[in-house]
Amino acid sequence: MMAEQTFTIKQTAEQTGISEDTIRYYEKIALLPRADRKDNGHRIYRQEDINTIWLLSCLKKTGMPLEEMRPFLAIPADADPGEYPELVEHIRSHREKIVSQIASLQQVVDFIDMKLEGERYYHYRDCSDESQDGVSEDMTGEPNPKPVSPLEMSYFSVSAKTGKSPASLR
Amino acid sequence: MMAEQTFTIKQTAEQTGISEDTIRYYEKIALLPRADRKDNGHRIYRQEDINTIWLLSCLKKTGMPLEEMRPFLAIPADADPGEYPELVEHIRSHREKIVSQIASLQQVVDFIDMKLEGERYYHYRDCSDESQDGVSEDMTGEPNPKPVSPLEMSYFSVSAKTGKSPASLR
DNA sequence: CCTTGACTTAGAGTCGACTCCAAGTTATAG
DNA sequence: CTATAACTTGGAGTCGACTCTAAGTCAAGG
Repeated sequence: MMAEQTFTIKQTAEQTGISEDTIRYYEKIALLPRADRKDNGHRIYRQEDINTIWLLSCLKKTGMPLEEMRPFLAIPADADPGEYPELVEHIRSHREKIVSQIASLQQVVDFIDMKLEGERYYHYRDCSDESQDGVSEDMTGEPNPKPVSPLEMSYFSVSAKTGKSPASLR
Repeated sequence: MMAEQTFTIKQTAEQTGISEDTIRYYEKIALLPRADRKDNGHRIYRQEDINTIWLLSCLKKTGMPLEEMRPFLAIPADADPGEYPELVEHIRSHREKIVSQIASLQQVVDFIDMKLEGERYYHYRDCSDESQDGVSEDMTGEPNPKPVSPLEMSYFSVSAKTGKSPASLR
């Protein structure tokens, strides 16, 4: 059988869309494990490593801070998740966060559609995320659970085209 | 008739989850228009302003840079979109971006599920963004043609052995 | 009158996430 | 033998997005 294919940092950067500098930076802050080196000290990456960096790239696009990505990488490559109950719990809560982020995004999409299609929707509230270590949360206690009335955006009022996507989740 | 209700910056911060400092900052960088003031110079916000800030909050949660939010706020309160074709195009491309971001996130969710369920998958590729001209044009009339998988994944907490979501969109 | 609290401003400081730089090593091509 | 290219390192610099500070105004309460 043939030896596993490896890649240089440049190739890895090209494949993942993460710059070489950034890959090194991630290694420096130990977000990525120290890559293996060739005899001359150059880093080498395998498909597995590239997949990992790809995952980072995905998470990055969602605006997740680097520190929050760590738990994802801590999942051993092929271990029984049952052996790491805390980790699993952590990841699971992140999953919830992401699911609600998807809902947020979907609302923005709905908002755009509404604006552009000019249909009358109400109630596109709640991008809530609401989590402890959240994105720069702030001040006293909690955000709002208030039902801020329907956005009466008549903004773009073009005649509706009828027949629209489900649009609403929940 | 009663005068329209107004809010202080503090109330606005509470309702939107954006801190007072940040709201002032957004005004400073002209992401938000200069708020009206009372006689004593204090800012006042109306429901409409709160909705706007709330939209910013949504976008922020998705990791969108402030500069990219400007076009969203540039949509005049009640104008015919046809009058602003460039703006509409801009927003539309943002919509595409967000849709693909949803796909990214869905993949991460799938990834998590896969890991935690301990199933053996490989190939969880493609969180691609940057799909500018490629796919975006079919959107012009159909808001939600892509099967951005329904948020019905309740894997956790519920049994959900049966229907693994498409996992691969596009 | 004095204090408290909610606000105002300009501007300084912080922090996360890069991004760039300089100096050095090794491999290949002319 | 030298030049180019692809890497290495540590560290400095940048930039976006806040976040905080200081100094001041104003209104109400004791």
